[in-house]
Amino acid sequence: MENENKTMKMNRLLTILSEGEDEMRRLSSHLNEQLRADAMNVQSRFSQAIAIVSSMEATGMHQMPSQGHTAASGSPGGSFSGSPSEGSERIVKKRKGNVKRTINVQGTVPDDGQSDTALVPDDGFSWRKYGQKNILNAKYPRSYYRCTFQKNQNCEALKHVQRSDEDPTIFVVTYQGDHTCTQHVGKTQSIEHQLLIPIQNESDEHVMINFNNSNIPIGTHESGHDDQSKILSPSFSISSTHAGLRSERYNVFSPSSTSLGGAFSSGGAFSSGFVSSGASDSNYFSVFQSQFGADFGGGSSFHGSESELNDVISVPRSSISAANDFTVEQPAFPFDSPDLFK
DNA sequence: ACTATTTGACCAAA
DNA sequence: TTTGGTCAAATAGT
Repeated sequence: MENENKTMKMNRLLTILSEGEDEMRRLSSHLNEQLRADAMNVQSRFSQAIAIVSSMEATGMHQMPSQGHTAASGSPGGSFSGSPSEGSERIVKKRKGNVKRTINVQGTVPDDGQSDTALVPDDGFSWRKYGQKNILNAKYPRSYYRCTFQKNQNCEALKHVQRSDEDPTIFVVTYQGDHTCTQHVGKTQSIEHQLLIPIQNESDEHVMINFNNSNIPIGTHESGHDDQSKILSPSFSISSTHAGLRSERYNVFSPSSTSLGGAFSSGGAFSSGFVSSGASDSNYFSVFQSQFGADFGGGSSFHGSESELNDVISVPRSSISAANDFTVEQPAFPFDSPDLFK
């Protein structure tokens, strides 16, 4: 129907944008520092566009009930299923569409043994830790965070971070709920939305897809410092989920920036997570498309929200290194006044 | 003073 | 009962 057609257009659009984004990245690796910044800026724009389009897809897919909430400042597309928040007590069975998104991020090398999860690259939001738990069979504890503005703005976003057992440089970050707060009300924002690209799932246990053939141009060896020593393996792995949860798998391409780039959600961002990366684009796109085709085209573009479905997304963002490289100037952003609202 | 983190206790779901 | 998730008092940091 029209829906299908729309999907296809979306898909096409995404492909184009992705190509643009990718091309820009490739280009930027051949430019001098000055121009590269600009190129990456453009690239970031692509990423943002991609994010927006994808979030549209994602939103439509999940059919989130846009239940009015406490006068959420008009956040774009913020269609978070408001939780009843009945009684401020705890309880609150989160039984409704309890969507979880998981991504793997590559933290800055752990060096010493057991450091916290402080090594995890910043995702652009401010979080407050509220708990830590040892998980069965896991070497490292899991840390729980909630949005700093939960109090102020009833923002219900949560996340927890857990270090991977095998590869301690990988952190598995699971997000739950969307931000309804007004963080980053700056210009180039776009964060907020992560791309949800459904991935066919069949088997139950670990699904791990690895793209290692990527000789990503990212690392722009220039100011060549030993910082790079940690760039290693820009792998693209999709993994996840423990038993029990029959979960759908998604790919997430978070356009959000990382620590260094910081506020500069465009500059140093490098569309983290948006792997693609030169050589492997063929891989990337094929996955990309087949996913969409499989899931949306099938007409049953309607899973979700009906019960405790968990969406598990993963994608390592391995591009941190890029930021490392040239992001020297840390732009300070003005929009950092949380007092704007009381 | 304030806010953030740590950490054992508590609770609900499995 | 066990386990994952959250609370909240104590503690640390500003």
